[in-house]
Amino acid sequence: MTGGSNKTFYVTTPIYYVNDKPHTGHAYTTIACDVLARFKRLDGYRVKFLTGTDEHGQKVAKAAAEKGISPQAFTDEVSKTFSDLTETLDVTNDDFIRTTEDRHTKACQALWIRIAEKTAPDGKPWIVLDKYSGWYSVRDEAYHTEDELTKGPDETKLAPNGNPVEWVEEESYFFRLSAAEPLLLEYYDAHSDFIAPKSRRNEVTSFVKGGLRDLSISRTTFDWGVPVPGNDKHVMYVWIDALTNYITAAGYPDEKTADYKAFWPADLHMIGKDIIRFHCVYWPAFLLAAGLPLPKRIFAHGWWTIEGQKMSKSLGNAIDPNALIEAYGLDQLRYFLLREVPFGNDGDFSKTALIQRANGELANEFGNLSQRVLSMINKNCNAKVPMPGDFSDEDAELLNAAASMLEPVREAIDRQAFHEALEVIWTVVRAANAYVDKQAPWILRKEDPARMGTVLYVLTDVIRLLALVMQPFTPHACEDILDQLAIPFDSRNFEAFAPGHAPVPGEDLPKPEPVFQRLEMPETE
RNA sequence: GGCGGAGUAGCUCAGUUGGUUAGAGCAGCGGAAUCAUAAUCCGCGUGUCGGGAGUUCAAAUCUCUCCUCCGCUACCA
Repeated sequence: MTGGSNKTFYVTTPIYYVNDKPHTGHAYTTIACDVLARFKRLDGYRVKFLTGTDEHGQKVAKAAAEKGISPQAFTDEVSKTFSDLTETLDVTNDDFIRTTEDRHTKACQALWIRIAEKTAPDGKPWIVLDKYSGWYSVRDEAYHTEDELTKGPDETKLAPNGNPVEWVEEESYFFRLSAAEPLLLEYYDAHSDFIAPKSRRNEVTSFVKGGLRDLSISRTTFDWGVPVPGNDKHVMYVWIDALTNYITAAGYPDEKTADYKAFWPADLHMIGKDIIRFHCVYWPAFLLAAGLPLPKRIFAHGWWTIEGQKMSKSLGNAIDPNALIEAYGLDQLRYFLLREVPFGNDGDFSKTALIQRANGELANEFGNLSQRVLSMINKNCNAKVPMPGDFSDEDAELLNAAASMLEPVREAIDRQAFHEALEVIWTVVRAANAYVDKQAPWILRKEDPARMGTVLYVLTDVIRLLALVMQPFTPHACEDILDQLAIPFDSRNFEAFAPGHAPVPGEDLPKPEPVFQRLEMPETE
C-alpha cells in the first residue's frame, strides 16, 4: 500500500436525530459518504469517516418521558438502531459519535467558552445573555412572529394553525450571528466550492445577504442537553451541540493531537438539503467566532420520493433499508442510489427502476461481462490466466480506455458527481462487451487459439480494472470478481492502475460464479 | 411579493467563450451472434431545444417579454 501517506480525507454524515427511525434517506447519505471514504482509501488517502447520532433536545426528552424511560435509556435504544444500520449497510465508518458521550460534552463546553471569550469585529462579545421573548404555542412547541398570528373569534391571538399562543419571556444566551454576516459573505465569496451544488450556494448567500438575526443558543425550559459552562440553569441549543460533533470526533479541544491536525478542517460535510442553514451559516459562524478553520466543503444532496410520492411519516411510506437489502441486495441498492439520479438532485425511488438498473447494468452488462470471459477461460485455457501474444490496435485501445478511466472518475468523485463517475466507468463496460463480440473468442478457439488467449487476457485485465474502480460502489461483487481473477489483496487499490499489476499469465483461476443475481420483476406495476 | 433554479426525443438527462445534418442511456422497432446470469452486439429518432420578439452572416446557447414548475424567504430538529 502507500504506507505513510500524508494525504488525508475527513468526511462526515450528519449525526442523525434519534427522534426518527432509520430510513432510506439516512441510508442514502451514509452510503454516499461510504463510497467517498472507500474511494479515497483506495486512492491512498488516510481517511476518517464519521457518522453518529444527535441525542439531545426537548423532543428527545419528551419522547423518553412518554415511554416512561430516562432520556439516556431512550437514546441508547434509538442510537443503536443507527449504529446497527452502519453494520447492515456494511459501511466503513471509522467512528460513531453520540452527542451524549463525555468527549462531546467536553468539546461543546470548550467551544462555547472559546467563543464566549472572543469578541466580534464590532468589539462586542460574540455571546451575550439576554431575554428571548415572543408568542409561544405550547402545543406546537414553537414561537411565532407577530405577523404570523391570526385572530380568534374573541380577539385572542392564535398560531397560524389555530393553536393558542401566549407571550413568554425566557432568559437566553444569544450568539450574535448578525455580527458574522460580513465575515460569512466574505468567506463564501473567497471559497466558491464551499457550498455545493451551486444552487444551494446561491440560496445561502441570498439568505445571509437578507440580514441575519441573532441566535438564541441556550434553553432553560428543559435540561436534556449540554450544560452551559458557568450557568447550568441553561443547556445549549441542540444545534450548537450537534454541529460540534464534527470537531469532537477529530479530538477537539485537544488541538495538539496528530489526528486533529491531520483531519480538521474536514474535507466534506455531507448533508441533506433540510439542514443547509445550520451547516452553511450557523456552523461556519461559530467556527469563525472561535477562530477555528472551517470545513472545506459542504454538499447538500436531494430527496427521494417513493414510487412518485413524498416520503413522509404520515404516509408511512418510509422504507426500511434493511428490507431493501433483503429484497435486492446491498450492492444493488448502493449502485441504484448513486446511479439513478445526478447527485444533488431529487429522485424517485421505484422498485422497477432499481430492478432495471440492477439487472440491465450490474447483472447483464458488468457481471455477465466478467462471467462470459472467465467462463471461457475456465473451459478453454485450463482455468489459468492465458498467455497473451502481441496486442493489436484494438487490444491496446481497450486496455488504454480502461487504464485511463481512473482520472476522470477521480475528478467526478471529487465533485461528488457519482453518476458521472459511473457513466465514465460504463463507457468501458460497454466497450468491453462490444470488444468481446467483435473479437469473437469462441471462433478464435477453433481458428486461432493463441489469438484467443490474447483476447481473453486483455479482457481479464480490463475486468480487473473495472472491478478495482467499482469497489467503492459495489464492494462485495467486486471482491468476488477480484477473487475470481486471483488478484492479491495488496494489488486491489488504485496504485494497481499503474503498469506492472496486470494478471500473471499461468496463474490458476477458480471456477467463476455470477456475482450479481438477476432480480425478478414484479408481475404487475 | 423578493431572490434563485429549471423547462431539450415516450422516460431520465447531457449539451451555453453562439457556428458543420442537436446528443447519450433507457424504452420501442429491425437484424446479428450464441462465449455468457436468454446475459451480448449492430442498425433505426421529420424532437416547434416552454411561447413570442430581438441582436447576429449564424442562437438550444446572448437580450427582452410572457407562461409553467421547483427551491429559499430563520430559531422543532
